[in-house]
Amino acid sequence: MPAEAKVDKVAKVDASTPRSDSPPLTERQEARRRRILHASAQLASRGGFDAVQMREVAESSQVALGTLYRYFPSKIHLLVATMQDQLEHMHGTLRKKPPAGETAAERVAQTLMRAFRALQREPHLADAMVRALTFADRSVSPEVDQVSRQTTVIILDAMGLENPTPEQLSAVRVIEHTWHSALITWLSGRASIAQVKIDIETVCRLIDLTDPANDSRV
Amino acid sequence: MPAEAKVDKVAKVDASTPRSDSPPLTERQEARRRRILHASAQLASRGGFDAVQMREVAESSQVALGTLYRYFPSKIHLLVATMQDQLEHMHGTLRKKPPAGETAAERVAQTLMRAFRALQREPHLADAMVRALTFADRSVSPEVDQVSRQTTVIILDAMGLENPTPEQLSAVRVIEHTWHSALITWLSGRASIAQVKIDIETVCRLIDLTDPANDSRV
DNA sequence: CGCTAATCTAGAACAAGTTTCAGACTTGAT
DNA sequence: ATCAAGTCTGAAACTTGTTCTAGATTAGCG
Repeated sequence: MPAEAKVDKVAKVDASTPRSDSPPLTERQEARRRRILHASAQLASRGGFDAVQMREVAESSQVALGTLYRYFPSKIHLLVATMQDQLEHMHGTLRKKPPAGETAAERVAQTLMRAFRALQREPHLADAMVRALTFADRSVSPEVDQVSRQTTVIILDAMGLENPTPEQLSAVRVIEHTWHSALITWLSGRASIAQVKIDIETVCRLIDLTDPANDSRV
Repeated sequence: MPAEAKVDKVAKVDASTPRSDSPPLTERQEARRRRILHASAQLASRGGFDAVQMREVAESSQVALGTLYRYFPSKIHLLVATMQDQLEHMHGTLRKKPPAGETAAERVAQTLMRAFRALQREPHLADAMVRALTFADRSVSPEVDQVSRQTTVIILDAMGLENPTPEQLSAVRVIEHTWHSALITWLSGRASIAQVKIDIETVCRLIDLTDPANDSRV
């Protein structure tokens, strides 16, 4: 007994973000996908990684378990997709108020701290997403990579660079490493918020170090 | 039908490393613990995180499942303990041939690359240990922290410092973050060995930046 | 030695992620 | 409007981490 049984004429509609390649989704499919992601985020916000139980997600989003698995082949895939989703929001939000620091390093640090504060508002959700991200194995690489690219864009945005040098890209990579790992230590209660702040500010100094403008190499 | 049924007179023997506090272990308990860790590492070496199945570990180490859980309250605890174990070896090995670089940054990078090469020899084992480490939740914090401290010691060793400044400690923290995260990207196939090398070298530049000797701040 | 508490064992039971399957529903094309 | 192919559903089954239990075994002590 299908819970939904109405029209769906045109099909092939694709909402905002064209989910990479793969066959485009029907309106109702897009809606299902959205319901699932919403349920996922909601459950995650409550109890973090463990609270996102596939059966519950399926139920909350009014979808059969098998269908859930057709959309997201594993819990990790689901949570990483949830992260992609949240990252888009975040990027939009961050864009609105560009960071005001003098140097690129300051602006990046400021941006990351802003993102960090957003995560602090939903620590459980952050837990679920970050744990999924670092636990992901090779089968999730494309999706994780996408998240990584998105993060890179955010950081480069904050730096305000058109065409960064390879050195600067390396610095950005290291910043991302630090960002992820620092989040984990915070989430697992091994580092304070203050400590995370220090770590971020510390690593951001690398940016100045690689800025062609002030070439004061060591 | 107990597989072991021999003597164990004296008890209270504690082998090499006094496992923190907690009641000291009997000889046979110490032996069990060792068998378990050995089985864990062995299974991990084969198939990584997934191949370390609690039932298999129990069987391989000739211990009942319940006993395994008494020694290590979860799979994550077990793998983190396995990592502690391996880290000790590693530290011992690294100690023998101190790095030869000119600057502290070079020495640290060299040491980490040496450790990295060791991990490359047992990529599956590395996978199991690193995934466990980053997936660990609050209940494993003490153990994870211990691993972190041990890593810090190794890095400070490589730097050759007696009393590092707070700034230098921050740099070391960031280096550890980068080290862990870079390992993860490598393990999940999202970064090449060369890329990891670059990231490590990049982050190690932070050390020079915080070296009171050459005070060429930006 | 003989006793009591702690530990260990085998095995069942439970929980949550994942897979599978038969049958109903949709879709896209004719 | 109709049909083949692809989707979705509900439910059961399977896997592996974790917990629980009753009954042996072992450790430490008087």
